[in-house]
Amino acid sequence: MQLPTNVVNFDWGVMIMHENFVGLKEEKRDAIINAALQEFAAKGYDLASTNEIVRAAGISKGALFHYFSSKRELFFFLCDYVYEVVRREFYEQIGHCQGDLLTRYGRAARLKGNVYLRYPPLFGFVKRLAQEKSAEIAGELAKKLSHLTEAGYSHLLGNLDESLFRQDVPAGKIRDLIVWALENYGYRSMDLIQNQALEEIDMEALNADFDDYLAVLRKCFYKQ
Amino acid sequence: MQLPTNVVNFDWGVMIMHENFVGLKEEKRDAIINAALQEFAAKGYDLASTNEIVRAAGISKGALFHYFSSKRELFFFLCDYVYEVVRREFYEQIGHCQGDLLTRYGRAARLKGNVYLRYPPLFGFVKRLAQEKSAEIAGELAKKLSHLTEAGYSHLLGNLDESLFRQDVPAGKIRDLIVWALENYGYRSMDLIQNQALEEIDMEALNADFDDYLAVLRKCFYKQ
DNA sequence: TTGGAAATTGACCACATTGGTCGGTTTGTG
DNA sequence: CACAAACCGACCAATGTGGTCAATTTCCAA
Repeated sequence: MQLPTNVVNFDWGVMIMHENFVGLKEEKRDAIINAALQEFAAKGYDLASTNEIVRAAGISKGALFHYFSSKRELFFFLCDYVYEVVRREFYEQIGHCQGDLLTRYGRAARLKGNVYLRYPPLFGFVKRLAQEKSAEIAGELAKKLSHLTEAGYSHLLGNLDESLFRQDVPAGKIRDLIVWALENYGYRSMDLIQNQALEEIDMEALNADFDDYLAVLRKCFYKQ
Repeated sequence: MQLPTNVVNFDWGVMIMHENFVGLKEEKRDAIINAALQEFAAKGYDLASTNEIVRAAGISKGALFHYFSSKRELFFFLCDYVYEVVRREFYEQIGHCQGDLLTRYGRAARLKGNVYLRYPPLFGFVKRLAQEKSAEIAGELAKKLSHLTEAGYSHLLGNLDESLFRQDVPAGKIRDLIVWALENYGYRSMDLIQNQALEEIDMEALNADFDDYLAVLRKCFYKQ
């Protein structure tokens, strides 16, 4: 499987500071971003180690603190970066769908696959953000987090056409059950592929399998 | 909400060693067990701190290492203990149900509530076990873990009566979707109540809400 | 009341890791 | 060649680690 070439051609204008970092070659930047995402996702803010990040990224300690003035600044840079990636490559395009829940999920899965190929630890990082309890960053994180979750809910669940749902059970409960099942499906897919090399991931097969489940959900939860 | 009095009247005969620990008063034992479960669940084996465990349990460092000879031994004791609790108070009684999937889940939810009241961090600990990656304990953990998951699958999903499922979609996919949705429901419920004091948890309301979702699943996934 | 054993304490150990610094070296470029 | 920016990694004080142990408290039988 080849890397998507059109994903995340990033507009650095929105990101203030980090001048030293933005000039880096894309390859090196991504290595650092992924190493940091991975470490924060695995251990949370407090226990994440900058030593481990530089080791995994293949750079020196001095370089990291040349790009970012502190662990804290690196962390919040990642939050902003992730938000931009998700917003531009994900939510924005789902929003244009404006369809029913399952149609949106089908489209979302494709986009998610593309983002995953470039930033494998990104969704794990986002998942962990929601559970982050570090007191050191609690205040500022709460603001960033509300951004992310608001965007997520409004684009995935906002302005939803629920008229296609079967009418003999509450639409809200159908929506909940679908979201819960598919969220879990997503986590399990990530677990399955996280030990594979990117090239040997058969994204088409994954998407086809996902579509099968979508079809079942459509048959059972939608009007016939 | 009062604590259940009949839950986990533990048969210590199956647990070898830890002589100093089994003689403790139940209250103190539970405090240590819960503090340790909580810490391992939150940070995983490697990063879990014995200092934090003794602090949360309200005992001295020396006491902990008087009961358990090492962090490792404490961890594996917890694995065995949790396995016994889950097996006796949970799987064994679900097994007696021998019904369809949703009926089993309904019964399981009640039992789960009882165990949660006595050992709030227990399910979080089990969830974390499945993701534990510490090399220090990998070998022995793998064995214990297969015990747990085998028991879980055989009692929750083994010998399942799938004849009640609707026949126009594959039974396996229905089973998957139900399990995924309800597993996610369980995690969300735990998140919701983890900040509440035990006394102010309205277990009946939680169960009633859960039953509502079970009813929706039955209507949509079962024969009518 | 007393004596000895068991339970419990917390200061302490050697060692590892932490986020971050800084003097020096390499690299890219005009 | 020169100069600046990029980069390195040994180093720092501070904190935390799993685990120990001499001293103290608690307990109960005699």
